[in-house]
Amino acid sequence: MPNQKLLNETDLPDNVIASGLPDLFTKKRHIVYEKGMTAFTSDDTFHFFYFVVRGKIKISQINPETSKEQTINLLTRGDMYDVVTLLDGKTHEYISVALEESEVVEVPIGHIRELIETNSAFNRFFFPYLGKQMRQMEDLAVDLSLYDVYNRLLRLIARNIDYTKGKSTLKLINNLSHEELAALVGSVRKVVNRNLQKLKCEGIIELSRKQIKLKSLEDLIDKLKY
Amino acid sequence: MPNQKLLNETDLPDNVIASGLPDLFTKKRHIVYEKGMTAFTSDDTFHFFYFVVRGKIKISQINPETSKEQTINLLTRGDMYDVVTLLDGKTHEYISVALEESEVVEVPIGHIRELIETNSAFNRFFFPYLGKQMRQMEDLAVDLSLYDVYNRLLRLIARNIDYTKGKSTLKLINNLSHEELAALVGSVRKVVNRNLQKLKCEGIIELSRKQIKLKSLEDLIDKLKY
DNA sequence: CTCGAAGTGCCACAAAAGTGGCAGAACACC
DNA sequence: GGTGTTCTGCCACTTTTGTGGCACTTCGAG
Repeated sequence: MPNQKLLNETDLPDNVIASGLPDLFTKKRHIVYEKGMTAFTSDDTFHFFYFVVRGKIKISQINPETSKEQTINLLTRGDMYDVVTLLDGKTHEYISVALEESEVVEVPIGHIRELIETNSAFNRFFFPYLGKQMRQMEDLAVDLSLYDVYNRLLRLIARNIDYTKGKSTLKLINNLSHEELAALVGSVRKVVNRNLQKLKCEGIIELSRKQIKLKSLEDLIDKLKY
Repeated sequence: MPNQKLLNETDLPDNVIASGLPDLFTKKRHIVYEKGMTAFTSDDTFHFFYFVVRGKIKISQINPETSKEQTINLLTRGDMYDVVTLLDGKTHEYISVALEESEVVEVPIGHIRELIETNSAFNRFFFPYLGKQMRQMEDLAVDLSLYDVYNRLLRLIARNIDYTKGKSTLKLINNLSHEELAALVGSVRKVVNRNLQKLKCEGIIELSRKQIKLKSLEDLIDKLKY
């Protein structure tokens, strides 16, 4: 059943943070970013590599003409940044904002490059993580190109169902305004709102301030295009 | 000058093929795909890794509802596939078609995984290559979200200017039909045609069957949104 | 408790993208 | 050298997305 695919987001066995990896580093530094503030910058990630321990950090790009924003990454516990600069040593332009109070561990990027060369235990979850990031970016591109906003919202929801605690909760995209949801699916607030209302009328979700509740998983699966 | 950024596509020092890398492998196999034929499949890339030696191979996904197609990768000499499966060992759904007669070297994927663990010379261009791939995918997503078809075409052209032989030639996107260009920029033939006509009227390009000639680099840079 | 900021819901309208259809040009193959 | 296929250009029309504007709600800080 091809529909299911979107729903099986098997994570890394137990992620980087849980593995106690950041403890390996001597030169590490804990940083806390307040809600709404800029987190690390392009300049920071040129010199340092970050492990997200807690919170939610939005990585995005903006079209200065229209000031439309596209979220390219929503970092949370277990995520690392920035793998692109880590890999090719070039700067990477983006904007980062902490959507809630967030905590990261900062490590000189050279240490990580060394680790990749020498520590195969690190690589055993680093490479799959890279793969996951590439898939995520590819999915974003494909979604933007092949699906309309309605379907992109369906897919966003499907990818973020949290099965652990009762099926109606959504991880990660909880507590986001429609503005933020719009940035995630590459549209604008009003259009997102319009389509959320549609989903609500169809009985698939329930809406309240900064909250989406899944009402009918079956209906959602049903609507998902393969 | 931020405009310039799109234009500087510095390649790997001298790419994988030129480095004679494929010669390293004992279990290698040369394969030639005819124009228009399906190249390797998702199943192939689950077991094997491919180095493109010659030709042009389109990797794409299709929305079965609308049968709209999005090219996610256009492989040519020096490219490798599929890095995603290589990294995380999971299957990767896509469609591949040889846009012209193409030649690849096939190697068991395990050999490459070994190489990454042991051969740091390989890694010295493999990692930057990964970075480049991630950037490319991110650029695709951002383009799709933040720019209209007209600007996506401008950017596509800008990214494919071949400076080596006279400034009017375009590498890679040469010899593609408007249908293929549409798949690259995430639109449809008629819309692409409409916008190419506009670019032509503005004196930026010249059009002939399966050929785009850059007429005025200055005007192109001028029109590029930053 | 009050007031301002942030978030939501709706409406009418504008712009961009996509569809269907068709005719003529260029090419490739017999 | 003719013929079928592929590619291109253009038109009118539909659908989807984006814009501007506004009222109402919720939340949180003082």
